[in-house]
Amino acid sequence: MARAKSPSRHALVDSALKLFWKRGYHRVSMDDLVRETGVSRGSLYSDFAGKEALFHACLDRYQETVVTPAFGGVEAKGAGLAEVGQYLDKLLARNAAHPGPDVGCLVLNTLAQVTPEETETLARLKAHGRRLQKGLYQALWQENQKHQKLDEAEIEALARFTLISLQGLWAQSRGSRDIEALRQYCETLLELLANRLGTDEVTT
Amino acid sequence: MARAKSPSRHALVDSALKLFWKRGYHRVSMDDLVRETGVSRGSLYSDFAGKEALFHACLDRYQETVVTPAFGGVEAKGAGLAEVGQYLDKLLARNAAHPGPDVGCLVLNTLAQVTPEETETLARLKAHGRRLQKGLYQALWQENQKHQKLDEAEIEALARFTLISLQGLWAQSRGSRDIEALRQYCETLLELLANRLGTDEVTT
DNA sequence: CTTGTTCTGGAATGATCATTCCAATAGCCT
DNA sequence: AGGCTATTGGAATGATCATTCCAGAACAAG
Repeated sequence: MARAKSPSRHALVDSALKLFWKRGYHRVSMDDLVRETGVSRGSLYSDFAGKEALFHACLDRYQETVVTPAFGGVEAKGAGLAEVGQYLDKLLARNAAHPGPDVGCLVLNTLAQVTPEETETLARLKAHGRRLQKGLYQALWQENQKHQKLDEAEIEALARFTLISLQGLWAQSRGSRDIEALRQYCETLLELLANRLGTDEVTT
Repeated sequence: MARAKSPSRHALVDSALKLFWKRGYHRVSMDDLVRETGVSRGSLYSDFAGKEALFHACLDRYQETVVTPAFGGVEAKGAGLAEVGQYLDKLLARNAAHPGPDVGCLVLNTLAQVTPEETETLARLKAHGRRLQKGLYQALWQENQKHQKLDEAEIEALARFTLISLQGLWAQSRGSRDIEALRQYCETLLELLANRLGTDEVTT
């Protein structure tokens, strides 16, 4: 054994994640990472194969520390439209929490700057999409049990619509300070979903 | 007068636009631009203050050559939901036209990598958002005349929802080859809008 | 304290980048 | 043809970047 690692591996990745999230992969230099994480260059390169590998670790950690806390409720057994509403509330709360433009969603930001060659990165982005799609499908399916207005194909389409539409929310939250517009969007989305499923009112 | 400019200024900007669109601002070098546009470095710097100025010219040209042809119908006087449907069809057609993942929307891609300091760039992105919002509002307002189910505030909210939701379509079209999913999304969106406005069927 | 291991800080490397500069060149007008 | 101007190709500059390397500091165990 040797000296205790100053920041734990998780703390290291968390710091890097914060940087990548705010500025994007290409605008974060290794010097920035050394400064921000408090870990020396040598250690960074002994812990990770390079900048890209570290970024992949950040993408993975993003799933654990950001997506799961916000979206886990929707994925839970028995979740319905109410849980989707809670998810939206969490997004709005996070947006209102800090001043200045929001950082949006790390996955979506990355999607806009990735090239088809970066297969490792792309695989993670696609997995994220599948995760959200699946969670939304289950929640909508559950909600549909109440009135049975839609068949499974229609639920699938509605889940896909919701997923794509939500990505717009992430994009919009970046660079816009207009919380009220975002809230309006969330309300409209929920109403539309409820309308489709026959649920008259969504209680969060 | 001197030698005719090899490619006209428009052709120059169009070439640069194509590059920026596909790869993003930070992944296009001046060497790439020299190679692709066929204009020498010296001329590039005498025509534009620098890389960023050239990019701004591309953003402006994008409005003329991409947004207007696709979205102009929605902005036209008397346009309603049918024109919104035509706009969506154009997007889908463009997506299906070329193989490989789509390039998405230049404005949205840029939004994901811009920093708050780049005010000139941000101003153009915001203007784009306002343009779409306004066009959508007018079309929805017009459509609403038929049944008068919504008041102006509700139309405003619905236009905003549509705008944000559409941004998700752009994001999704990048990196996904699943045309069918995109078409499903467009259909669902149109149905939802029609439902809200009381129009039973949208004829494109 | 000594030894062995891990971590550090910074220098060195080689690549790429935006931008500037300029001598050579290519077309235009008289 | 000769002169004028716009354009060219490429070299030079200075900055930044990812990555490698290493001599020594910090620490744990004996």
